[in-house]
Amino acid sequence: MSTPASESLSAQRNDDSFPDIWDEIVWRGLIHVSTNADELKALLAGEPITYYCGFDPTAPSLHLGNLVQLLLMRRLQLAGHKPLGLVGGSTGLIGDPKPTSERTLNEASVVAEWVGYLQAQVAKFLSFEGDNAARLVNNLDWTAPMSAIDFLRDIGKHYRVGTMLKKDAVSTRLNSDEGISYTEFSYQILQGLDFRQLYLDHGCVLQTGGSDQWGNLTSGVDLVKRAEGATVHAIGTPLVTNSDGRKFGKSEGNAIWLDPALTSPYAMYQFWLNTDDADVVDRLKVFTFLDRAEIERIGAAHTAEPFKRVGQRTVARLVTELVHGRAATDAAIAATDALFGQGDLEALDAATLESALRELPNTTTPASTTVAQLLVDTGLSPSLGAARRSIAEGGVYLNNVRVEDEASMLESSVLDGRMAVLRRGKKTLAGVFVE
RNA sequence: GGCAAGUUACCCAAGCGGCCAAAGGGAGCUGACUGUAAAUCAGCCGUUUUCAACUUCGGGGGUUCGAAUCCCUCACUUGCCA
Repeated sequence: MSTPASESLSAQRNDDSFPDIWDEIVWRGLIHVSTNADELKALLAGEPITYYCGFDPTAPSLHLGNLVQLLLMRRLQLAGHKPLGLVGGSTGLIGDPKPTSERTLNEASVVAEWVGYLQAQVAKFLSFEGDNAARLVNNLDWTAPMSAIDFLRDIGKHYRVGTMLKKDAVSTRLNSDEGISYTEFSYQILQGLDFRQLYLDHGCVLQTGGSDQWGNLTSGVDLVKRAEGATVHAIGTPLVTNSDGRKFGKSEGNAIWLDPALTSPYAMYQFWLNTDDADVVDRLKVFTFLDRAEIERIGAAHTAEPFKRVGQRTVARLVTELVHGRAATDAAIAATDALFGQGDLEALDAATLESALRELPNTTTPASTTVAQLLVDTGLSPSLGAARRSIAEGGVYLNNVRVEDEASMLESSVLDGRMAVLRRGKKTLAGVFVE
């Protein structure tokens, strides 16, 4: 059910009003840290180079945070450079040190399965045609055959423990009462090893990644310098944050996934539609291919009439389209219009209503089901107790009518004899079909 | 290997034999206001058949009328010493 994003690939282009790609990605706010900026600017303005970015299979899908990296890769490709999309079949078996806690190791077979899913997702955002066609690589290919002795002699000898201990990811954990295992401590070496391998095999001279990976990025830069005597580069993108301090890319505590089976196109569209006013322009810069003039125009329009949410609508449509394609986005927008439109639900024709409800989490039950049970069945509430609580708080609506009695049945309000719109709070919706 | 401290609900963190389903903070949810914003104020925030019952305080075992609180043991973490 995944829709290829490639339909929009050919329409993407960089903004030629910038003197070079470096200036554009700086303007878009994509550079938080980097190796020597002047050298990088010159490098990117010159002959095509090969660069890479890695994604570890720690989940069955990439999420919005990863999309930042994917789009940076695409922008560099549009500037003529050759991308290597690395999915970490081996690094995913180890796991990079999270600041809070040691990771639980996933089964090798599970990780292998996830590698396949992530490769397919990465491939959707890059072009595999032309002189600078993208390539997918998997670090398991070169780490699996390596013996522990080779690893220690050929790679380990280049690493100083003092340096490794100073990396933020490691020191944070060492200073916490959680500590760190040798396994996760070694992660930076594995990632460094990747950069060296890609340098040797493909002449790769640049790695991009999130700034929280900076220690791992420099690990590779340092290794190539020590082992091969060559200077290579790294770019760390800023962590995308919300102006209100909440974590970006989470909706009700859940990550926004790129896989439509995990996060529906409707949910993705809604997530972007709810972008904070203060964040809209930044999001347009990072997540769309609109040029500077267009983004400035939208920003001005948005400032003049923020209640129209032009910025939110634009970013929501473009990003959902980028990830899920045109058809799925149109359906998400149609559902949004139907469900949040000013008109009465009764005024909607049955077909429109039904397709809108299909976009939502939905369930099919007998008419005698209680509203509390419906909240649980549709996933709007985690438990019956929580569902009753929500009703008692006056936060549950059936077809836009507040449910007053927690013993209410579905049959008290049904549209067109067979469906209903269930809502918790202002904007959490689900569809109900009478069987 | 030895010694010491620690492991509490999504996260941080109190509790140190009954008044503990467990303080406080954060996150999250709902209401009012609104633009399906932000800020603010208020309420909620283990499960359930909710005037009550049930399952929780690293795992297992024990003492006791009664344990998150005491004892034993296992696992893990941190620090110091070897």
